Amino acid sequence: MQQKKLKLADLAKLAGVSTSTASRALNDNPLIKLETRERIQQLAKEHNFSLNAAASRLRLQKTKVIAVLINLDSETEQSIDDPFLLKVVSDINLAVNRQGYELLLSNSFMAGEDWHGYFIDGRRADGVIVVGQGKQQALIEAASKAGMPLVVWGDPKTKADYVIVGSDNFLGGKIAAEHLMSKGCKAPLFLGEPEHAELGERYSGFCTAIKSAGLTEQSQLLKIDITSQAAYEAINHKLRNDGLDFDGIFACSDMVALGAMKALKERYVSIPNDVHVVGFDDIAMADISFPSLTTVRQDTKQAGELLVSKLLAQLDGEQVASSQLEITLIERQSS
Amino acid sequence: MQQKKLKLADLAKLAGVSTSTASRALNDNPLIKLETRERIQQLAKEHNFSLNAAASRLRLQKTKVIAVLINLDSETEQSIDDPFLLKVVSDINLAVNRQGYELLLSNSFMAGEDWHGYFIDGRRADGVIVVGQGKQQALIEAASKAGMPLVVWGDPKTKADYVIVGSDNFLGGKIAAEHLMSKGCKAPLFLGEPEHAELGERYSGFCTAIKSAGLTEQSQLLKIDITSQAAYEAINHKLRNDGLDFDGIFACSDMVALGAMKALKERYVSIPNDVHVVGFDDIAMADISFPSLTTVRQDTKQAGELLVSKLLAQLDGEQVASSQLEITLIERQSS
DNA sequence: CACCCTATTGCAAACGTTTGCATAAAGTTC
DNA sequence: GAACTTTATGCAAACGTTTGCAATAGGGTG
Repeated sequence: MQQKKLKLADLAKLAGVSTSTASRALNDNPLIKLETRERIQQLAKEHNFSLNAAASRLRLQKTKVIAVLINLDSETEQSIDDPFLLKVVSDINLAVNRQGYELLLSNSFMAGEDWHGYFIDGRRADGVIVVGQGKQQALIEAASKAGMPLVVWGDPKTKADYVIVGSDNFLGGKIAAEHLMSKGCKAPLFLGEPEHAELGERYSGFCTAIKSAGLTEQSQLLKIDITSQAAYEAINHKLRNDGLDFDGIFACSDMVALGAMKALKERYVSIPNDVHVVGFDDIAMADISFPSLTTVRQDTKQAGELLVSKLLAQLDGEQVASSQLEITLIERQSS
Repeated sequence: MQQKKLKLADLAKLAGVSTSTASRALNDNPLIKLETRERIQQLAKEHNFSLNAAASRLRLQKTKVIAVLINLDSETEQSIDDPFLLKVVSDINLAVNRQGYELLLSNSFMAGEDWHGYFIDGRRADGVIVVGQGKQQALIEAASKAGMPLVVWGDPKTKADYVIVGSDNFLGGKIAAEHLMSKGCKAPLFLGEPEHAELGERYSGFCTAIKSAGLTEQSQLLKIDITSQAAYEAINHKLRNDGLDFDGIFACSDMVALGAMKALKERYVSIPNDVHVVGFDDIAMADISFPSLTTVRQDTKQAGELLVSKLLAQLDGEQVASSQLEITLIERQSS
């Protein structure tokens, strides 16, 4: 066990060639005779040879690493627990790997304030994908200004000079509201936090649809933290105080919707008979809850691909623009 | 924007000292006069200086990176979607950062077959945390034999010559079964896949408790894939074929439990009156489902800390042993 | 045969740190 | 004041790649 690490020079010696030839051979450089190339590659495989990435990165001035920066809103150091965000990260991971890059999982705690310095100057990554615009928008701005290759998962309608990829939140909100009304809702409720960029768009799509149906008076906004716990408490509280003065809920996320549904069920409010519920995201639980949750699906797989390809395009010096993903309404039992 | 990257030598020149002094100053080496040290650190901050990690790693022969290798069972290239696993990863992330290390998120797809070569020889990480024993146990074994610093999240009762951290699955299963019986269950059902190391332990704890209560005859095992979907279908199928011939379910995970509960609810089987349900993990949804789910809680926070500290201890050359986390029964409405 | 062109390989410098050793200055002791 | 210790700094080598350029050999051409 633990035989001393083979370096390129050793491999070269074994093959009876110079280090440079070995290097080129491993990189499949056509300068080297095909036969020699194959011989060396074979030898490398036999000896389980692997290049020293640190040396390689130093020499090449690039890392073949993409950092994913989870930009949490909470000031408290805390683990992410929204399954949707995690799904996004997981799909980014796949896309990154497919492109032959590695994924450095990071967060504002590690990166500090000077993201460009930390990731790019520090040669930790070639580019960064920020998940969640959060409230640290200033740091994103700064990093972008400093020239850091960057793509943000967030609301693509936000006016910014960096590239954003995200769902068509406005349309999502509109479709959700229209769906609720098509099911007969006369008094729909929006559950969420419109201050937040993405959710604001959802709310404004919701309002637009409500308005053109002439239901503005009867509709309501219930501002809450975007957790299922907060949703549960808010709906509970509302039922106790105001009674059942709504007949539909558009929740800004599935987790929020599920929290709300729990409160309804506990009070024997029938879903969907008394209240229709629509969520957003389409996490796995949406399908498994009872009743299953109608929701606006965000295509995280496509999101991952797009985020990564746009970042790589930037690395190639191309000019890239923000873009918007299409969303789909998934009808289930809750509406 | 984009002023050329400052290197250590430049910083040194600015400070009017040699590169070596600058290097030592940044590393807070007491060899350098305190005053000089502070002056240089100050200067570094002003200029947003950051060391080139690639160069540093090359020179130091260590990376200050820990790789987390998600070892999926599925052969299909696929994103992780069990919220519990993601929670584990997220808590590892925190623990890793707290120790001043960075986290490389990887998987068997990237790492190939020779993990030692890829991570250690390739100087991508100083050590690896494998999440999920999966079926690639041979690769873990090989990497460990090759001397790769390694800790595995899995079943600590598994006989292996590498370090494993995990919950006391046997006890968890036992407690779950005892709880079901204390609630009056006479015919409990285990829902899961006993072939899998961790789940096998849970099953065997379950059986032990059942046996000492003399209910072996009446209890059942329903083998399924460990997804909520499979659980839903299995319970549905069983109800259709056998009717309600059980009065308690111990599901091997919360997601499985939730799938099962959906099937029960759809058929108007009352929880907990007709069937008591206990899950495992304590994911966020356990609390939000209706009825909320009684479950055996795994302490992922502690898991993260322990995994990381054991790995770091290995890096320091210490001898470390596997260890078992305590679990807690969280009683909720489903039982 | 002298010349040039092409195909293949090797030499050596460079990437930016860190650190053992040498050095220099200042302080201590007898 | 000589000899020695202590304190603070600098020199230069080393980590393991990659690559521009030089070099060599072989083959073709006039």
